[in-house]
Amino acid sequence: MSDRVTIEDVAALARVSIKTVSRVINDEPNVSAATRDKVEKAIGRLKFRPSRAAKSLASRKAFTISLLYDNPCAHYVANVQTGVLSACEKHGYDLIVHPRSSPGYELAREVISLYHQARFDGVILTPPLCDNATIVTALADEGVPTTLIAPGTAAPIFPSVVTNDEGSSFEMTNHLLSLGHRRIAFISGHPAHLAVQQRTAGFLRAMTEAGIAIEPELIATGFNSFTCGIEAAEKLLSLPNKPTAIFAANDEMAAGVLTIAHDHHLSVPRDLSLVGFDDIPLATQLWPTLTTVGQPIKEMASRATEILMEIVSGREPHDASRVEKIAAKLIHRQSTAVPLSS
Amino acid sequence: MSDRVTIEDVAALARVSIKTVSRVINDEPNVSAATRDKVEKAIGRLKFRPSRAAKSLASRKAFTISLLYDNPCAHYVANVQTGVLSACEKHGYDLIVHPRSSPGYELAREVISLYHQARFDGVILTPPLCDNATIVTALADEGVPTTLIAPGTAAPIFPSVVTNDEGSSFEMTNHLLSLGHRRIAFISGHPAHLAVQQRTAGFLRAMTEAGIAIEPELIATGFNSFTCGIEAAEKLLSLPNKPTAIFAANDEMAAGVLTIAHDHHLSVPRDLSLVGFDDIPLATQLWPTLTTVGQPIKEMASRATEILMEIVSGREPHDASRVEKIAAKLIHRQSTAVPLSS
DNA sequence: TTGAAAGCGCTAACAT
DNA sequence: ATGTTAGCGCTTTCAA
Repeated sequence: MSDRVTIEDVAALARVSIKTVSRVINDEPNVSAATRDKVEKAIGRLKFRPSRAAKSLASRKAFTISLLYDNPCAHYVANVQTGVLSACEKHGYDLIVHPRSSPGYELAREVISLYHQARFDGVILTPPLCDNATIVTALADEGVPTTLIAPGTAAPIFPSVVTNDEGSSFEMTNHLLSLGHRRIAFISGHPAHLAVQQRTAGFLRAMTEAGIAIEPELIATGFNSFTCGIEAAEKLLSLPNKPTAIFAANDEMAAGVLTIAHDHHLSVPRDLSLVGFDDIPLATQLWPTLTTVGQPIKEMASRATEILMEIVSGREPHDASRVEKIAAKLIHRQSTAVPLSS
Repeated sequence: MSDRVTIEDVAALARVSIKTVSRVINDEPNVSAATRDKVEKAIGRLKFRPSRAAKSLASRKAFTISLLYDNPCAHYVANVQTGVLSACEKHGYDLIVHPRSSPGYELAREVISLYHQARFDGVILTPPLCDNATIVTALADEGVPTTLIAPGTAAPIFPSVVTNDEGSSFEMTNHLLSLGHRRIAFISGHPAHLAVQQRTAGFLRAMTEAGIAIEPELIATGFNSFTCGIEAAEKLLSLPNKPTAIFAANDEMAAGVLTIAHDHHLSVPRDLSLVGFDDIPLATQLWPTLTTVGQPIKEMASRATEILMEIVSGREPHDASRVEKIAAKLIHRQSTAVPLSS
């Protein structure tokens, strides 16, 4: 690059001090309109762009946040990134990404080392890392500003943004009940994703409140993968008394169920209603398209980012107990209908 | 954070000058083993981590690169990010991500502005942005160090890493021919993805070399999406003289074909062989699993990153004509078999 | 092989 | 409302 235009060049051209230029570029008060105008003209004429490194060094802030994740689902990560970035860009922050699959203690060391190099000001954690005690406590001990997206625990030690997994699962179950289903099977999700576990809780609560006894044979355990959906469906659809509806704790498992339903010559939704959770792109690519719960991932991510920036910029007192909730919503598609027998 | 440990603290403890400490942390020559050892001990004792901002300001490098993309496929992006990051981490670089959907000229302005703030040292471009003339020439004009992943043009103006789309498409077609297929349909991909277009070229060459006349009714045009696969398959499988094999230019379209094949009560691979291209996760989630071409995306991304870092660190003279090729490979799964009629 | 001094380009703290 | 002065914590340059 050609020789850098500095704040001094601008100050000289505008015939003001560098401090005044600094005030203008940072939108600080106490600058007269006339002066501000002069300075802005000079900036435009010289195409001045303040150096990020100099600003960081002087202000002891990186203006960068780290997104730390260990999530195999590309779609989820992409949505989180989009949400985080939209907030970052609004405030002139950069995002650096840290996908990590190292064991907890090592991951913690790595991240904390980067933090002490001042390569970022704070961290955003997504599931399942935000439920990893080793990492979370290590960050807390080192005083690394952190916010959590969708932690499973009700009382996280960092500010968090969650959705109502339990509540929307409850709603979805009620929807199936309202269609007339009584034998509803549930495929639960990965035990390490606490938020996913709450979906099971919502299902059970709805069934209980409807006065329907939970039959253990209708509850299958999955681990979030397509293959788990296949295995669970094989079992559920081979039952002498088959369910009329299956609720999978995520869409990927629901897709597995659909494959097996085809294989058993069951038409969805005529012979079997099927619902998932997450609204991944696959949900609209299946045939029939999948009724599911849409998670506000982008919104959650951008809120978590806003909160983090408030904390690192000192605008807001760090309130560990702060938990914001953003509602998920049911998305009705083709895979649900009234049961044949009813 | 507690008061920062600086290079001066280390120098004082080790009883050397700060320049010597600097030499040690940057692995520079001309430090005696004894001195190096002393310094390293002091660094360890104080847990010194050099400040990235100070280093950047003094050396006029950001030690950060930008990944610029506008690709709707989360899986592709995730693989690219993984590859880029593996190279970044090896060299202590950070990665900032810039997904962008703005029009070309605006995108170019944004990126160049960030570059002039020294927020990164160089850019990596992925398809389809690497084929966007507005952006590519703007970066070239501003002298922004850039490398390209999988550009479609044969003579890109930046160093590039490509795979052999034409060649592996040729190979895959030959594989179908060797199974005995003669009526092979092809669903071409998005015209804006030049690399994808070369897959069509490979198919045509293989057919021609096999002495089989290309029947226009067997060539469908798609735009890479699942829906396009559905539409193309509807047409191809309604033909009076149906193809015995379909080669889709990407896996998503192949998945669409599979849906329609089921719908037409055609068993794959018994009644129809089906192959895709890309090896996306979906390829193993379909039933039957999909024979396809595996793209070395991660490797391409990490090579592109290595080349970029060589350029920005001045280790390597910038050679615009440099094009590295990494081979893709056929992945044989369940969706291919010898044709019934043969 | 080692060190001293002079920046890098900003912001912070304190005048005025 | 505006300016002055000191750094921020490194690397670079040049000297020893």
